[in-house]
Amino acid sequence: MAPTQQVKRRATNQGAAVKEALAAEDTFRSAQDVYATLRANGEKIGLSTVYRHLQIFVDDGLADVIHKPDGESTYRLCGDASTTHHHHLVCRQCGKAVEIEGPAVETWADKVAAQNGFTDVNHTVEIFGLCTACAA
Amino acid sequence: MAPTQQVKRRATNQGAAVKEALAAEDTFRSAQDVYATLRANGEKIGLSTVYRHLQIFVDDGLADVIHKPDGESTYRLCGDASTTHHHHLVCRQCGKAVEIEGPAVETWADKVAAQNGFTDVNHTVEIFGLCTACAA
DNA sequence: GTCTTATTGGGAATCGTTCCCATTATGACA
DNA sequence: TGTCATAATGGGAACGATTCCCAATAAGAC
Repeated sequence: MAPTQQVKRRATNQGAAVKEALAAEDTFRSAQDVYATLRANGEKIGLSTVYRHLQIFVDDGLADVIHKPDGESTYRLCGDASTTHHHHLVCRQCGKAVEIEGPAVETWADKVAAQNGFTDVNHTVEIFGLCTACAA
Repeated sequence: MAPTQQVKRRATNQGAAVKEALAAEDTFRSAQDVYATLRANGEKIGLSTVYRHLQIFVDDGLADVIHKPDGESTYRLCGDASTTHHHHLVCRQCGKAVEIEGPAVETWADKVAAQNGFTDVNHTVEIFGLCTACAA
């Protein structure tokens, strides 16, 4: 894993469109979903391109990914540059997500890993539930 | 989600074989992996059947599932009946897993969810790293 | 403008998983 | 121990998400 290295990248309409589509919602959305939305809006873009940009956002640290239990990957733009480590509270119905932080969890995870001799540790913490709107 | 309801189930060689295969290792293994192992051992079993039993174990609370980042589902028998809620510290290389508990995390998750008005909450917490053997 | 080359997109290909359904075999009952 | 209803099996087709391939297109530097 090479250190974050910014590669020369061209600005294209498609790339901007994908970013806009993500920025328009504060929910985790699947590639298929984004693709469908863009097409519905009359955008001229291919599915491959959507996947490509989504992956680029993730690589550049602009977006977070969550793998839903059913295996589908969903994406969401996460705070700009700062890239603070955080987790999500996600509505399993509508996908709406709230960024949350849990310093205690971080230290706990590191401690447990160390106790068991594990190194090069990272972790995933996602909380799923029903948001107020969907619970109604 | 109906309350855990034991359905009448027949005992078959294949079902036992799948359980044995899982029991033989303390690592999370994919359906494909288990299937390959069984076939290699000369077992007469179909891929569908492996998936079927794996899912049954999960439904019955006998096994835990972890969805790897690449989307593949991996299974592991988890402590018998007791079904204590726990998480895993998993080696991303060999799949070896250690069951861990973090009461603090549970309460934290519930609290955060409640603060944001989320209900019917559950969460996933997995810690990935390299076990001592694989780090060498 | 011209030219290099990153980007695009559409369809084929992959891969894990689920579905379908005729065949097989478990377990209950006589 | 034999018979039967039906749960379980398995192999191949079907599926859905994602990746790959590559000729056509367009961004950006000079």
